[in-house]
Amino acid sequence: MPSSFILKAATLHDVAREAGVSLITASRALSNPTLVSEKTIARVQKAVETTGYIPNLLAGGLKSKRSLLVVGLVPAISVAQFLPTVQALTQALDAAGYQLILGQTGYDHSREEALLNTMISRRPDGIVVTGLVHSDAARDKLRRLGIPVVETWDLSDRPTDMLVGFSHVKVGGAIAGYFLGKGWRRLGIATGDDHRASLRREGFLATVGRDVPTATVPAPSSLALGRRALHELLQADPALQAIYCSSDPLAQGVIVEAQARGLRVPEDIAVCGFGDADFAAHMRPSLTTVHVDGATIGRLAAQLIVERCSGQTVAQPVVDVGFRIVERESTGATAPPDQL
Amino acid sequence: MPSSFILKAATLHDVAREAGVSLITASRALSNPTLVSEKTIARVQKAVETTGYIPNLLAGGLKSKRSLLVVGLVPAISVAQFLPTVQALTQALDAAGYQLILGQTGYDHSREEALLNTMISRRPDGIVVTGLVHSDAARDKLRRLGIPVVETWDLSDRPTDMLVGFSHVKVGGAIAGYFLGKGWRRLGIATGDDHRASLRREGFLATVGRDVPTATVPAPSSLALGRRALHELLQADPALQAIYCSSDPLAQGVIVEAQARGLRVPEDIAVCGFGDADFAAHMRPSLTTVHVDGATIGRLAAQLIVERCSGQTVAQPVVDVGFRIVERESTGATAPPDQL
DNA sequence: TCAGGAATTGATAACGTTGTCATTTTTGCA
DNA sequence: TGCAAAAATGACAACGTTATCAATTCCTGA
Repeated sequence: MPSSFILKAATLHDVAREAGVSLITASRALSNPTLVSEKTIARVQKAVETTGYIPNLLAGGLKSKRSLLVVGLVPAISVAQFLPTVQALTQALDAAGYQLILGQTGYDHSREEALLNTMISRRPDGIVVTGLVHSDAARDKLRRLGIPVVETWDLSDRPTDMLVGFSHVKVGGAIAGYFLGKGWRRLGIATGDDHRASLRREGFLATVGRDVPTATVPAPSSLALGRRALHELLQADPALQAIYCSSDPLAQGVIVEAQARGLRVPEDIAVCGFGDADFAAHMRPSLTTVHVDGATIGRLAAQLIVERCSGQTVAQPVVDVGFRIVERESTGATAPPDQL
Repeated sequence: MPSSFILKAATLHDVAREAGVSLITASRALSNPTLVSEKTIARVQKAVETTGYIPNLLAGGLKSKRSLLVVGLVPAISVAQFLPTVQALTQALDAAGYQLILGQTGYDHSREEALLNTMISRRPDGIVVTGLVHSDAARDKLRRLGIPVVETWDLSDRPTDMLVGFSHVKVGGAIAGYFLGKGWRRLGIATGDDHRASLRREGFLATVGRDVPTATVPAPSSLALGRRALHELLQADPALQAIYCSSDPLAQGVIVEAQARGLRVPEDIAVCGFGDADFAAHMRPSLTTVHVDGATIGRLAAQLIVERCSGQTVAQPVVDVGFRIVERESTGATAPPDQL
């Protein structure tokens, strides 16, 4: 019967009375202690303990217009790719006293504005989006409301506000260049159908200079979809030499399927993924992929929001964190000695 | 120069004036429309559009004592195991008008109470914890405050409040029973050092009736740690017949390492994981593992919170969702024809 | 036609905190 | 010692909404 004994939670009034100071002095002792004498601070802190006071951030946020809340928007929580970003974001925000509210946009953009409205009703101090804000209406609204926004995992000529990302077009181009440099000419693409994967494909094709067989799978991609993708690609060209996959799970699926068909990787067919998932280095063959520092993206995004909220002018509101191709066995790199 | 044009956001006052009704009628038209005539609702809704009104849930929550906020506590966001739960939880809550605030407890319990205090200051309408609330102080505080709590992914004789989970001891016992039924006697365990994994190990040992070689790796476990774990286990017993791993990534690592050493799975050594990660069915060999319906856990947790918040008496506050062993190639199941 | 109740609308006062401005106390220095 | 300035504290109102209670309007049926 837990509900039989619910006490009314202590308020700052109770703390002030207990400490023998005025309400507002108690408030300052907790949130602006430089204005209060040490003696008083100690008394208030003691009163906090005896009363079991826990601040009410709904009330505080309402009056001060600082909710200490940041909204994080991801396509789907189950996409492992963004996990390091979300994790670092949560951690960095927590360290600065902010909490993260999570929202799932899904991969179609229709829900974007409704979701944004829902989130804005919390009066967040900032919004971090994986990807760009797509609808013009949403972008305008965010600007008009003056909410700090960080778009991530992408680049844009005209970001909504701040941005931490990298060029997917360049990623695609770099992979194509890498393949061509190896002398491979019969190329294929296995790609998810989301916006950023499409940009990478465009970059890939621009560098190759022609179209190549492409298997498109619905986002979010997975190992299972990778197996199906290879099936499709080999029907289009049974003698493919190298395949770029838009995610590591997809690449893993392509490799598993290749092996199931008796194809050797990389001798018969080379494979490159994207994301440098934790398993990529430890598969057999280990997976050549594109490393993006997702944790840094999250950390920087948090930093930008916090800086902006503290009234500072943000020196560098657009950050390109870059990327790098990590060459491993799946494209013919010699295996380094196992490190155990 | 986005900040040059920040408009004061419209309030319900503005909406009421625009619609020609009183403040409180506007409020009711939006949050309790059964009390308001259709004509008035239409007028208010139109006024909402022309003013661009977005409700302020800080103010609403403060007065109504319903924040529409639910706190979700996970050991770490990057643990893929809980992703389906968090995803389903977010979705189900969103459908009911609630949002999720995410908190990371880490795998040590020392931060639990501080984190809980931080979260309580948001006055959430409910808290969903993966695992149990460990500290007695925290449990008491939650009960005293009357915040609905759902503990998940575990069972307990004395849950804090509500619970959706299953018995890890039984899981361990079931795996041991499965191994013994196959006639395997030289068994090993590769396990993370978190609480629930320890329970599974205990259940495993209780069924086996004796201690078995165990490689313990720090949580969160990973493919890389699995490779190292097999290394350790083979030093303890070079002729192991079957290994239970406390997570699928760990099992994947064990298999990769086994293959790297020229050991055939399952002929030379059988492997069973836990979690039924998305890749488990599609590896080669496919991975025998324990399936737990994480999405259902999330959905049910949301349902319990929402029910409780709407004043209903929850019929079944403790739910055992069970588990099942999924037998695949890594313990000798015949491969089903590839489904493409 | 009118009483009685239902449906609809409104006025007022909070919810718990912090911004603003005013007041008191203490300190430093002539 | 006295006086200005600084430090510390306080009173009050307000943030934007909803709960509560009160008033008004609209129906229904005798």
